[in-house]
Amino acid sequence: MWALHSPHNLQSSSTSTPFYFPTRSSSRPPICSLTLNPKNTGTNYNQLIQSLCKQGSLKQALQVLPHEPNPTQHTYELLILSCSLQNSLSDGVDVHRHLLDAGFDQDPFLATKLINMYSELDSIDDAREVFDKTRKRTIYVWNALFRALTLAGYGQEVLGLYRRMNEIGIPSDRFTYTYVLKACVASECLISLLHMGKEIHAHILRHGYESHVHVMTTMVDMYARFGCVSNASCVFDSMPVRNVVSWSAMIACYAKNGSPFEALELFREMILETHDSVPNSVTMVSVLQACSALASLEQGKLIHGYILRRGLDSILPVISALVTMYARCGKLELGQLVFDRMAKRDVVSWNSLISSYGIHGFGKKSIQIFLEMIQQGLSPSHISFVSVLGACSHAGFVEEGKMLFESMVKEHRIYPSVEHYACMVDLLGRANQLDEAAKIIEDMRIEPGPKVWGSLLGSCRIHCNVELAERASRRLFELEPMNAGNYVLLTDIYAEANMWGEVKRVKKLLEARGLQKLPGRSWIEVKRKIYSFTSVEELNPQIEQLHALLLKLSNEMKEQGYVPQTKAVLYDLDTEEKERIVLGHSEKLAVAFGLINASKGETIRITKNLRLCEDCHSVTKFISKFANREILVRDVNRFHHFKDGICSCGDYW
DNA sequence: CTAGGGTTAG
Repeated sequence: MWALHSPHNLQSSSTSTPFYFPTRSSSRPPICSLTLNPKNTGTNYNQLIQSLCKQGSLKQALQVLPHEPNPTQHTYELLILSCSLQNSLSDGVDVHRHLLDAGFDQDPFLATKLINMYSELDSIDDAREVFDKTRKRTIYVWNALFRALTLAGYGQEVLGLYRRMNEIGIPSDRFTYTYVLKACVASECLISLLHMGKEIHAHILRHGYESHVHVMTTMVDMYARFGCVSNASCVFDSMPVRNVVSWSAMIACYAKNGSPFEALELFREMILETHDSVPNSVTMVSVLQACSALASLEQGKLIHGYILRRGLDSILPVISALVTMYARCGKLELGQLVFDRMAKRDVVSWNSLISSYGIHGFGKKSIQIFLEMIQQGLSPSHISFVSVLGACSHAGFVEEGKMLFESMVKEHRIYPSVEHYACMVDLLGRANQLDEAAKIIEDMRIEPGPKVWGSLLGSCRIHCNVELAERASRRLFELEPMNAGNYVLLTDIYAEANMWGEVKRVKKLLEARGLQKLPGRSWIEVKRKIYSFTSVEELNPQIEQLHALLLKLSNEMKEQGYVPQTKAVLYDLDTEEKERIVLGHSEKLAVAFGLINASKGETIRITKNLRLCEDCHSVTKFISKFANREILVRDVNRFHHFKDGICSCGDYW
């Protein structure tokens, strides 16, 4: 068992001042005592205060402040900025009070600065109050509040104020537009604000901002975050002026919304067709994500080469994305190698490695790296926990997962969010402790939300628990009625329980909402080319050959006791028909294609857009032995490494 | 006072 306490935390609690903190007051000469002379009544202290602020000596500046009878606007401005930089809310409140007494309470310039300061010091109520009390609101004051509220996640409030602003007749400027566009996606509420985004889109065009790069790039990003890929690309195409940021935003949009091919294509276009927009590290991170999504090792290596040539290989986010890319393309060792060569690492780089081992099913290694990170003196982030708990889940480490979950609050003062609860529900649910998983949800101190219920429903499918699945899906249909996956999971469960009437009912519900099941698809990369398979398309010229090979293999397997598992078929058909359907699954076609076309001894690498079905799993195990081939399959959740008739997941997935 | 990015769960 691993020790889950953190030596780092013990250390930092024993010393009151962290050693890395610069000791500003003691190392600087006491300027103030030299210059400050209370008897000298005619002195103008404004300049002294200002220079102290610029040096970062806020405390001393505050000591001088009472001696200045007429502080100027500029003096207050620097004091306010200094409070932000020093991260001191109490000093900020002092300065604020002082400025009110000095008669600057209606100064819109200082109001803007104060709002920015409170926003940076996470005191949004104070920011709001400044706004409310300022009668003469310039566009700067409005924008400052919009910015503050957007950063704090109060997008809806911004949009309400924006409406009011329009009613009063205050014209927006380019800054206003970027903030309100961001506000549409910076909202915690469950209802989509896409319609507002579209409305603002219209305002922007009406007011002639269609060639403003910042505004239009924000718009691309807004649509991207709503998953509206075609809207985003329309906006992008319409932009008369583009720069690196615009290109990066569009590439990121494709990479994050299931269009990795388009992302790579746009990257190619960027390199070939533009002169002033040269890809930078941010661009490359998204391009690497696209390679990860495609599981295209060859593409990934080419991009890695480009990164090296462009000298972007020492930038932390790029390296972390590289680690992830290699791991997700099935080359965990290369990911580890990239990590080992890093000169400097941060939490994110460690998280990349933790999750990499997790998706490959190496739970123990993942926990080990997690602990090593802590030992090196880094504090785990909430994502570290999502990653390591996910790793426990894949490996079936229930006890370890529980301990880590408990250590979150106890040792690291990180309060579990929905993501962590979703991991725990998944961990317990998969391990067939469904009641305990349900209990976790009941005991949650925050609103469960779709991720948590989704985890429960997923586990219910694995263990075919109709009752609990009905409970979970009832909530899910309310929370995210347009997510087809939930309906499909429920029909799967009903089908397995032979409740065909119910299967029909849920399918109708799915159709009534205009949704459809995501068709299963598998990809394989052979000699730098990617081939895609579904069970219905017959585009591949070798398709007959593939079906024949699978039939032959299936018969040989049957002789050795294989019984096709047809649970995944959602139609009430006879056994023979079901067997035929299962044998045509896209993954088997891809495996067969690999057997025929990949060079001898080469590992067959397949990527799938869904979870592996049980029959494909057992057939692939058999083939790995029969054909003496290593087969690596990445399904939506994790890797399966088939070798000599066994799978790295230990049949637990 | 403006825009894009790293690690995650089913």
